[in-house]
Parts: sequence; structure tokens; C-alpha cells
Amino acid sequence: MIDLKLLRENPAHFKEGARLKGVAVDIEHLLALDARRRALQTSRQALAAEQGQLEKVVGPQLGKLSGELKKAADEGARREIEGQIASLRGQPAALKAQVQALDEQERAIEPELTALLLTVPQPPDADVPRGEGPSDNIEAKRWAPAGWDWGKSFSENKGFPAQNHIDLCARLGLADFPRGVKMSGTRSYVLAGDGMLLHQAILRYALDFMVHRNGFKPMSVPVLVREECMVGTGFFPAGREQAYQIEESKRGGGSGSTGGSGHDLFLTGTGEVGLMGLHEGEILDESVLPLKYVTVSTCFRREAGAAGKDTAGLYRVHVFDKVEQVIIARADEAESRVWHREMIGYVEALLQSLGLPYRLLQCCTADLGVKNADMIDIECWMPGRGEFGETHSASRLYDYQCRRLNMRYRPGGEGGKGPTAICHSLNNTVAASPRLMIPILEMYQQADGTVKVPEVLRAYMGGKVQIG
RNA sequence: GGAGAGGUGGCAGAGCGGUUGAAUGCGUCAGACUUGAAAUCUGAUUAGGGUUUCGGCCCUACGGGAGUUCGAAUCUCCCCCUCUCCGCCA
Repeated sequence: MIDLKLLRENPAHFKEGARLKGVAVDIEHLLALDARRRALQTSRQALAAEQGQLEKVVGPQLGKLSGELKKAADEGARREIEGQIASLRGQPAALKAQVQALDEQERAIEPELTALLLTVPQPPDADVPRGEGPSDNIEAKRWAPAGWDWGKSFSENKGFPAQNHIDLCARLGLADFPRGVKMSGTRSYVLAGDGMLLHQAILRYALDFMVHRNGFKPMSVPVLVREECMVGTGFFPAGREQAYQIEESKRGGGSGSTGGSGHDLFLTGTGEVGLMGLHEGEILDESVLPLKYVTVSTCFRREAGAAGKDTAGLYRVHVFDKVEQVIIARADEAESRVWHREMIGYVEALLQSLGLPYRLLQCCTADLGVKNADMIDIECWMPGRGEFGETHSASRLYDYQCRRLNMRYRPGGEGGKGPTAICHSLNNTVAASPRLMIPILEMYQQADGTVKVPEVLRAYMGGKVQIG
């Protein structure tokens, strides 16, 4: 969520940002709603103050009068006092009605304003290249292990033609697609034998890599979360159709403590949701920043709108596992930029240790998504596809996500004074599998159809050197 | 699944119809004392928002929502959450 105050001060900046991202949002209307709400607020508050004053005066008088009423003997005095009470009661009541009327008007605006505000995208940073779509993304760097020549094809490099991972999986019994589909429908799979072991080896290696070499704190977080968590992390409302929804609200039942919940739950599409949700609504001590978290979690994606795309194999699936890194930092642009580079660096080191050719892709404005000020994708070379495939995505969000989550800290350290500040957040994939199995299987295949196990993974596969 | 208890400031914990944004303790910060520290004493210490002549002024919030009342942290209803006991169970 963007800062409404900044929007008021500089609407043009946000209009231009939305335009660059190709997001349609009526900012003029938002500003009008905001202005109207503030006008209502101002007059409401003035009336409420007056009402409060009056109540303080009238209250005790009422108490006194009702005491006198009890004691009053004759009918005449009684009626006199009752009249006074009635008129006293009428005074604040009239104001209260006015306040309520204004309240109602304000409440009528609120949902629309909030909904609109949530859809205003974070403007791209000035140094993000402008573009219309993925084709305008810019390759920023390319790396390959010794012996790999980008100028040559796979078979020229290796001396034999590449099989794609689907064939390799079938031949080596690493994955069973028909049975996956039988149980769970399209985009489902079963990993078997060494395929399952390789999958687990990747995840565990990546987790250890972040924990032991880069000082991240390993966490296990929920993958089944409430709507607020999805909205807070910025995946809703824009990506609502991508998430699986568990309709607990429709089950009813549930009395008291253990019973069913009245709220729907959602399966998360990335560990980022659970990690960022951890400190929702908290005011953190500045000394704990930056928080560096890593999780390995199962990710669920409906892949709505991707019908017919990448239907075969392990590339685009509904359920996968991912090691994800997240950093929650001080509100400082320069610091955010440094962490962004760091987080990309960790992944580069990981991929280099795996010997996988990759490139960094500077995403253009149109490809950033609503949350990001900047995003760098990392793509691994996938010989079976004959092209790069996205395996990582490193996002820099400034305070966009933390504002939604109401995640703050108090600058100035030492118990702190002064106003709170909203944290900055960043995230990046560490390893998503089975997708990362694709470049591994395809790059490590040998002429005889077997697959070498990357050296760094062998310890995680019981010392196995070769599959098949 | 059954039965009960409870959700108050950074934490613990009072308040149970008005002057309580909230006692008290702990923590934290500032000052005093001290060579320094500890101990002690004094003071400060919720957040969000509106408005501002930038000195302030004001509104909102005691899990969330609705209600009763002239007035609600306090009473009623619904929801969410936590805990205890029994049952079941990876």
C-alpha cells in the first residue's frame, strides 16, 4: 500500500507509476474520496468535541436532578424537574444525531477508498528500465561454469544432444506424471526414488546455504493463512484468483473454542507470506533489524490464466516446495538497495556452487507487479527448452508491504523516542524445486543417459554420485 | 467432540456505568547522587488520525463488530482468539 499522504502531495508521481506498470487505477477519484472523507472527519470531530463537553456538564446535572426527583413530594415540583431533565437530555442527543449522520457518510466512503488505495501500485524506481512487457526486460549479467560456451549449442558444448527433463525423468524413473494427474489433475506429479531424493537434497542444501553461510534464521511458518495475511503481504486483491481458497466459512459448526472457524483460509503461493506475516502489527526494536529469515515451504498456485502454457513436466505445477529468503530492514533506500544486491549475490553463489549457467534479468516497469519498486529475475539455462527459464525473483518493495502489514519500528534505537517508521522489506527465492531440478537434470545429463549428481548435493543424497 | 475460564499500555496486572488513555509493579528513557557502576530518589514513557498562525488544539482506540445508556474498558448480543479439564489423534 502506498502512503496516502505522499499521494496527496504528489499525485503525478503515482499516476505516472501506474501508467508505467500498465495498471489502470483512478487516482483522481481516490483523491476526491480522500478529500471528502477528511472534510467529513473535520466537521464530525468538531461536533464530537462539542458533544463531549456538553455531556460532561449535563451528566452530573442529570444525576443531581434525578436525585431531587426521587425526593420531590408534590406533583408540581415533580413535573418541573422532569421537564428540566428532558431538556437537558435533548441537548447532547441532538449533537449525537448529527455526529452519527456524519459517521455514516464517512463509513459509506471507507470501503471504496480502501479498496482503491490497495490497488494503487508502488511506482517503479527511476532507474528501472521502461517497457511494455517481458520482452523489454534487460539482461544484466550472464554466468556459466568453465567449459560452457554460450556461443555454442548444448550438443556442441557437450558432444551429444540434450534430452529434456521429462524424458530424463521417465527414463530414470524420477517422476511419474500420469499417476500425479490421476490423483490431482493437470499440473500434478509424483517424484519417485532418486527424483524425490534430489528434490529434497536441493531444498536442504539451499536451506543450509542460507542458514550456515549467510546467517539467515530458519523458520517454519504457516502455509494456510487468513485473508488478512494475503492482503497484508500484497498478494490480494490483485492475485486473488491465483490462490487456493479453503471455504471454512461455509462449513458452519464450531461453537466456542475448538469449533470450526468462520473464516476462509488460503493456501500460500510462497513462503514470503508466512515470513512477512510473522511481525504483522508489531513495533519492532530497531536493534533487531535487519531481520533475515529463510523458510522452506510448500507453495500452492492455481496458475489461473496459464492454461495451455508449460503443461508438461515439472516447470509449471500447482504444488512445489521453495526455500525463500526475506529481509525486513530499516526504512532507508540505500540500505534496501544494498540488501537487494546481497540477496541476489547469495543466489548467484548458490547457483555457481551448483554449476548452473544463469543470467540476471532486470525487469522493466511493466513486469514488476504491483508491489515492487524494482525486481531482478534470475533465469537458469534449460537445455531441454532451449531457453532460459525463470527460477528466482528478487523483489525490492520499500515500505509498500510493511505498510499494509502495519509493521513498524522506532528509529533512534535505545528504547526510542519519536514517531515510528514503517519497515522496508525484500524477498528473493533461494531455490524452488522441482523447477530447479530441470536445469540440474538437463545440464548434468551424460551421453549414456545417466545424470551426474552435482558435487555439493552428494552429501544430501547419501553420497550418491550418479543417477541411473 | 463435551465442559469451563479469559482477552486491558513494551510486559505483568487493577479497574466492572461517569472526573480512567486507564491504578500499581516491572521494563525503558532523562535527570539527581556516584570517580564510574550498582542501589536509591525525581520526572517522563500507547498508537493512529484530523486540524494548525507549527505554540498547540481536537478526535478515535481497553480482541473485532453491533446494541443498551445522557454517558461503556465496565451491561447485552454476535464473531475472532487464547487457556484449563475430559475425549479423540499424527
